[in-house]
Amino acid sequence: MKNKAAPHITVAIDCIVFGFDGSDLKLLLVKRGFNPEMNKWSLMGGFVNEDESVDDASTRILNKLTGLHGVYLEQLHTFGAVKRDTTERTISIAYFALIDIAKYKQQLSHDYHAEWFPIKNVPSLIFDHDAMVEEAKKRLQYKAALHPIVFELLPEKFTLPQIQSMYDAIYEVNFDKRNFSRKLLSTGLLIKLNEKDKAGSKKGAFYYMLDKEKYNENLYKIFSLIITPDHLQFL
Amino acid sequence: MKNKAAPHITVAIDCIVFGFDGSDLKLLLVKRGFNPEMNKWSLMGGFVNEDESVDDASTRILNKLTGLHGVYLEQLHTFGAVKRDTTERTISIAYFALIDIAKYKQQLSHDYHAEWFPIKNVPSLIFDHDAMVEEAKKRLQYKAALHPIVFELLPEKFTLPQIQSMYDAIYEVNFDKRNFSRKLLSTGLLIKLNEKDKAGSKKGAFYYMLDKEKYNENLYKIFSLIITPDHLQFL
DNA sequence: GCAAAAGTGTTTCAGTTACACCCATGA
DNA sequence: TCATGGGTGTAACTGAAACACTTTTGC
Repeated sequence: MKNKAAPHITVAIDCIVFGFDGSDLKLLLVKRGFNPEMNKWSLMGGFVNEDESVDDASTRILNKLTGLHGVYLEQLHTFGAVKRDTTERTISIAYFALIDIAKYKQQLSHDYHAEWFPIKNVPSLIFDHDAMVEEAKKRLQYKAALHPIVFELLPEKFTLPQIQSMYDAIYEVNFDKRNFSRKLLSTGLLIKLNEKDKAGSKKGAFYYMLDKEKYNENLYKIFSLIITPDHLQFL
Repeated sequence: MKNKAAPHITVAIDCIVFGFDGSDLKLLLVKRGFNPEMNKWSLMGGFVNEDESVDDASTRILNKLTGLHGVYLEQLHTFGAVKRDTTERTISIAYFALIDIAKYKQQLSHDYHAEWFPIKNVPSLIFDHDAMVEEAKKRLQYKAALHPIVFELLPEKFTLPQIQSMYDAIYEVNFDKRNFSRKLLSTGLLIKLNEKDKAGSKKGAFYYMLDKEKYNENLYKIFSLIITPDHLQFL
């Protein structure tokens, strides 16, 4: 029962940072600069201080890596196997973040040897970080099926082909572009701009932007946009 | 960065235990037997030991309260505000459990002054336990919409009216019984028995049981049984 | 003029909802 | 015999899926 002996344990944060660059979904990793497991790839992590909440700790640690403020960050799961960290008993609270890679690029933090890896081609990571990434991918699928959080991954202006390739990457499928665009536009969340992105094709694709007001109205609502049961298997 | 100073923090577990008794959804609470907040209602909690995983700790703590083994238990969220515990900086990993009240009754643990409260009528709890319960209710709605975990709440034999009142309680609505039973039976997960429960009515309601094989086959599958978007709002 | 990607409509089908009456029984 | 809860069927509608051709333009 409580207030008997209360063991004290090291509590860490690890951040799974997803990014989208307009065509690929990527994961941000850092090269570990100290032992053990020096020079292996890992998630960005740090310890929870005694005078900060765990949410504050995750924000602080993510900011240290990316320099960004206001990033979408959500607690994922707490990993607490006894020997998950080989040096000392540590439990880790994993958070996942969604960011627009372009926004971040200017301030890429060389201090941490941070690098983006395509989600389909992530190296193996230290400790139980692989499991954290797997869990985060599932959560992203889960969450994005019901909530419009994916806009966190996009720049202010984006094209329909871009947003579709993002969904395709998240769910590892290819949606039918006719059904996809109809369904997406029917949410009324998008505003079509009079401007085209000519980078991806000769014809060019119209830019859209999020209708922020409607977005905020609908944030609490279900966004049953995409998913057929198959894509949610194993969640 | 890691392996600088690593503060050590007290790590607790709190269990949100949902139970169903055939007509009502309930929450199991204990009366706190020590200060501070002595005699107030709280979730069942305890500390994580240095030599056990957090999952093991949650199982141990739940077992201490209920005497039960093999209870459905799932990690919910880690609560880590600095002053959430008034005595000492403590982070708490909340777990939620689903149990069949009848199964548990025999071994009700008087040691902890444990008591079932109807979910609609839960007293206010210590620390941030109210928030934990709210979070758990949402998670249960979320999860039960897509996974057949609710059978964890039911005895081996149950009637359609019973299972429906469970869903009604979870989602705080009243489903149409014709649509409900059709949809439920169409999953093929239920076996109708040649036996009636005469407790609830004069006519009596047929017992059903879970087809365990199909259940296990389908555990990984989506169980898109019930939910219309409205019920998932705010998740 | 052709290659490459963008954009658009219709039909079919399945699943969901709404809805009302009869049945069995104990008191 | 009547009050109570259990059990069942149909019609209308809505949303999802499948599917192929035309448009634009840089080369």
